[in-house]
Amino acid sequence: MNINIDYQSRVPIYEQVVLEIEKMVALGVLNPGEQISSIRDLACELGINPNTVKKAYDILENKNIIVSKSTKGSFIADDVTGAKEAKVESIIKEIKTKIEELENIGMSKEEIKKRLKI
Amino acid sequence: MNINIDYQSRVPIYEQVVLEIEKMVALGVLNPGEQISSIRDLACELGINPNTVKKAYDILENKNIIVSKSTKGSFIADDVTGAKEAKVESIIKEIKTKIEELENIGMSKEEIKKRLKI
DNA sequence: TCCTTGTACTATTTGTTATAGTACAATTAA
DNA sequence: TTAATTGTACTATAACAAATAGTACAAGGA
Repeated sequence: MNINIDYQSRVPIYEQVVLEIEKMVALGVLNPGEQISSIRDLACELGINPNTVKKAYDILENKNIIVSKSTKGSFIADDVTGAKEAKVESIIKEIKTKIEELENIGMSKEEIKKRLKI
Repeated sequence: MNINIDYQSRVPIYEQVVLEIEKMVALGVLNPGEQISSIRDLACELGINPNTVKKAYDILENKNIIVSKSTKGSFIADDVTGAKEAKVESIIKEIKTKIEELENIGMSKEEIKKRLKI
């Protein structure tokens, strides 16, 4: 399932799994209803413990991004538009916070745009 | 020394101290040559262990942001322009990364600017 | 029947963060 | 001189989250 994990990162593995799957949903790599790797398979693929994947899947299920069906497998939820917009919203908010930081240090909006090349 | 620590944050206390002092230097609240709180004083003020403050100060000294003089105290370095620019650079880089994420999801630069109101 | 699925536990290990405590040498102030 | 303060340098321990290890169960599918 092409998930990239940075084992040196301070971000916990289970959270990286969440973020990667969220990204694939936002990108349209994973689509509503689609079955994703089983907990055991993904754990094997990433070389990590099944419990760690389970933790990530639990979080994704709580966010209504995936649905887990006992004895069947795990699937992307039927409606992920809410999750997509929430992701965009959270990134926008993070950027705004950082722009404010730059302004506090004394950079103008024009300077910032110039440095960002946008 | 008006440092704000979030004890619930996942960011370690010692790192929050580093970030706060870096910010005050960038903002011009703390200026070159100026003496800052002693390790013991700041620890007391924040209600944390002196070893934790010492760790933060060690990192700041490594970054050439402060200078510690045995038996005298700790001071803002004489030249912090490099540190200031490094901070701006790192924030710019973080923003760029997040903008790329939004573009990957399918947002245009115009849409992004609109959402950011810049 | 056998394999796979998600689920649900407990116990243990590991690594980082933070605290506790002590000690030393050098400077400063009383 | 004396007492207090400074950064420095240790060791030991506590606390916590992350991750692993291992086991077991019930249900669906081939």
